[in-house]
Amino acid sequence: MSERRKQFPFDEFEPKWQAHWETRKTFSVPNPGEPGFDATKPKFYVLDMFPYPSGAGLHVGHPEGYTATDIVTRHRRMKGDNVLHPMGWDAFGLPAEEHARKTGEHPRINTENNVNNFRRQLKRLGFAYDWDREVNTTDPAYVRWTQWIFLQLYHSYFDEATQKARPIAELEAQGLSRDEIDAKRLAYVAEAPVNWCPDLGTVLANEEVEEWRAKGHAVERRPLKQWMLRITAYAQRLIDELDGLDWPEGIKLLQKNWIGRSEGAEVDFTIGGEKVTVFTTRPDTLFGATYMVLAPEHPLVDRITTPEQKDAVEAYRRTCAAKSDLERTELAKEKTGVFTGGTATNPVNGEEIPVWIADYVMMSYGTGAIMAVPAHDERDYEFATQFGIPIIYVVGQTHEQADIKFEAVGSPEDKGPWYAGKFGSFGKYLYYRETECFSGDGYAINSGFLDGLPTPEAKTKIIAWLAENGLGTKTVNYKLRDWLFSRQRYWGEPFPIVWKDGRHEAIPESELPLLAPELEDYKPSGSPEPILSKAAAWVDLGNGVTRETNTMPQWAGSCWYYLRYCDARNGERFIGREAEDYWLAKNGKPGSVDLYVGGTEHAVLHLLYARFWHKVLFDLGHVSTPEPFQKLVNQGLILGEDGQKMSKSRGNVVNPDDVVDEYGADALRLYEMFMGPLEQVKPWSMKGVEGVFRFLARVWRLVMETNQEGDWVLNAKLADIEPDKATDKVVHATIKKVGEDIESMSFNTAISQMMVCTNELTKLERVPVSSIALLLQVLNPFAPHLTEELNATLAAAFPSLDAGELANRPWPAYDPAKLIEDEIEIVLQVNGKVRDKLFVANGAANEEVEKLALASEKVKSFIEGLTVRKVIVVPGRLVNVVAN
RNA sequence: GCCGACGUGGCGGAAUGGUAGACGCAGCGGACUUAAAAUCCGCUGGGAGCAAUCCCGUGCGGGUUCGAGUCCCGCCGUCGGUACCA
Repeated sequence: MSERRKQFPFDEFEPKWQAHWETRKTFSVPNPGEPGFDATKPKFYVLDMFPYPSGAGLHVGHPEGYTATDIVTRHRRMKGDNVLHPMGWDAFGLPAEEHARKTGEHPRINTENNVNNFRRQLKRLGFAYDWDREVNTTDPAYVRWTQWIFLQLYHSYFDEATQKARPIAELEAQGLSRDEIDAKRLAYVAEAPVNWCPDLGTVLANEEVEEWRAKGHAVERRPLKQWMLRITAYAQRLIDELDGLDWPEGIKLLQKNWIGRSEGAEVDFTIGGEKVTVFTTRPDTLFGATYMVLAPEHPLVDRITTPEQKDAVEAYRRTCAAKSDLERTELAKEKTGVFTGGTATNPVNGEEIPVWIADYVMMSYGTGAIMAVPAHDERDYEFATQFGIPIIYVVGQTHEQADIKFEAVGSPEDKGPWYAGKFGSFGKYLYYRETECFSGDGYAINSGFLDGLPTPEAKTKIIAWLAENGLGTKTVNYKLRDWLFSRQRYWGEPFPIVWKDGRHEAIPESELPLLAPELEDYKPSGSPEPILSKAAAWVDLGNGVTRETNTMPQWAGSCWYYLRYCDARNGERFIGREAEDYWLAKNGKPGSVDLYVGGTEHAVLHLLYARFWHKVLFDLGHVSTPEPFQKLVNQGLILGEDGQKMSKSRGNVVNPDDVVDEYGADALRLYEMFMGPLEQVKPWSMKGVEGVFRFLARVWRLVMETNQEGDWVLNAKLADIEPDKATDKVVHATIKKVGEDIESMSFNTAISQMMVCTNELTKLERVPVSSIALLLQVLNPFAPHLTEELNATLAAAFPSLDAGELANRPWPAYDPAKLIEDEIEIVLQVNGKVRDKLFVANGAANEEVEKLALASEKVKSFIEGLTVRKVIVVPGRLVNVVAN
């Protein structure tokens, strides 16, 4: 930038203060038991979602949340809290490995470079992190504890009775067999259909498939042996325990929907003597089941398929097997399916209904089999109409419909809305012409002993009946699946597991961390064999013992990093007892971290996984709260100047380094906060950056001016005088508003108030230095460099001022007496429209104000000829004269 | 389709049910300057009027209220998430 535009020397004082904070360790906070720790101070834990250090470096989205938490951190410190505010790196991940594959360079090198770049960029922004607590998920000292936590999961099971994780040792004591125990572990091995990507040489999570496909990699479906984590055991607690958290309602809902609890019943049908259980949320519609559908992968399909249908069924199953879950749903414009030739017996009426297979039924949900009720389920309706399967109405929409008597309706040829028809070998049913498909609650019809009952009661009654007859039970189902926890990558935590005689076994804790071996090359083999299996010497331990060659997903490290920050250098435990007790448990709330800020993209998975791990650690007594994050705030996306999402291809990416070069870190910080509400999506504007830059320049010029030689010298207008009443008022109003706005995280309005204050001070002929010092104090959390610099200059020139750093001073108290106005402007309305304004003494009696209002010429002219019905006086605000 | 968020000047955005548009950007006018930049001061929702002033105005249509951007009901639109979950 040109010298001319540099209105204050931020390029000189910003690095100076950053170095000052770093050498003095201004923002390092001691742990209990360490020198300087003050146990009388309340703790406050402010956490940012740590970044994945990509090669592209920081983008302007990062400093948005980071600045918000930085302001909160600095404010809480001034308010007297011990504030824990750390930063670290989520450094495992596929891009580093892809880089290694292309260059042959170890991913560690690439990762280290990226981390150094990220750290440099963050330090340039003057954030008040305690860098002594920095963590890196790829650090062996960190990997050690990630693996240790995995072993806690491996060595635990979920006890249904207490709804808590318990040590496996208890099952061993009960004499359970090895197979029984392995079937109960929270970390277990299962054969699961996965998304295999040959190019990358790894399986992908469902949510990753789209991303890599778009980049031109093929992804196919394969059954593979995988490590799974039993998160489903915690489904109910993951729903229930959201209640005590200060999270946006939308995010809570998102999690609840993801877990997807649904109440219903499992009902046993029979197919040729063979029992087939279906799950339904509408057991009350059992009389309306006109066919059954099995998932194509259902184990019973082979046995029930008749010879005539065998070819068709086989062909259909083959096409389904090739498709991923995604494709199955994408291509689902039209329903497909094949009749098996078999029939099932409906337990409630003995009716024989055809059994189909169709890919709209998933093996992985419920029992993989459904009873189809086309009259009351959209999907079944679509399928039934397509394949000409009968539709029976068993739920009337109104009570009147439920009362319609069979004898009163005509035959299908009649014109009325209802008619009677026959279905199957059984009796006659009422048909309703005007309803295509009704999936709401209503009243049971055509349903024998349920007839006339409202849906909820019909459900209760049929479930009781099924239970009595041993034909079914009430059940709860969750959409949530167990967490597929293994990847075939190199750049992730190896599992601390060995295999012997086909069985897995944990390695001793003393052998942790188990690090991945160096490899000759990082090219995937093309087979689903994990990359680590190339390291034959590492894998083969002799005596038929081999290492597990899968690695953990990137989520693993981010599941517990907030715990490690509390005691980042502890070599004995993942977190020391004392540190845990102080930083995580001392707020009297279920959640540990007091404020967690990050993007919505992690609203479901990261937050759900971390909550799950935390609960396991809680159950096992390793942490003392049931939830990791008490308050959650999602910052909104920052769009490019064109209002589009920032992307390289659009060329609308803003690089924070460039902004800092041109306007300084304080201006970048301030602009990010001034753009609008934190949670909102908002477009970037360089003009807007210039606007806040000009504001900072105005603050600078309150204190400094240039002399003849062009050097910065103290502003001659400065004076060690008592501020006048108006100045005092605006300064104290600013202290009040900025404090309140930081607490409600309304940073944009806090900045606007400081602008107002600055504009007022600028207008003064002689500016009281005490007022400026107060302004600098409240502006400090937002623009820490500029304010410290000016404060130091000011204090050097005026001995009456406190010479200490702003960062270490208490937040100033405002004086309410200074905010009180002598006179208040009152708005006079007639019938709700503003007609006049007048000044009255503060605290004037309502009667007095009313009298003045009615005496107003303007008011009089508007009520002329009308009768005054009512006069409303809002003290200190307005008078509304109602007249007609 | 379902779920969620949002809809206010030319733009970003302010407004415990009580003066709509704070603050900033852009624009216009003025001061300073040989000139420009920077800076400082003023104006700036639309319409009518010489003016005082008046009328209209927070996506659309209703409602509650003395009073609605704000609360309620019904629509429309934009963005985000999700999708055969029985």
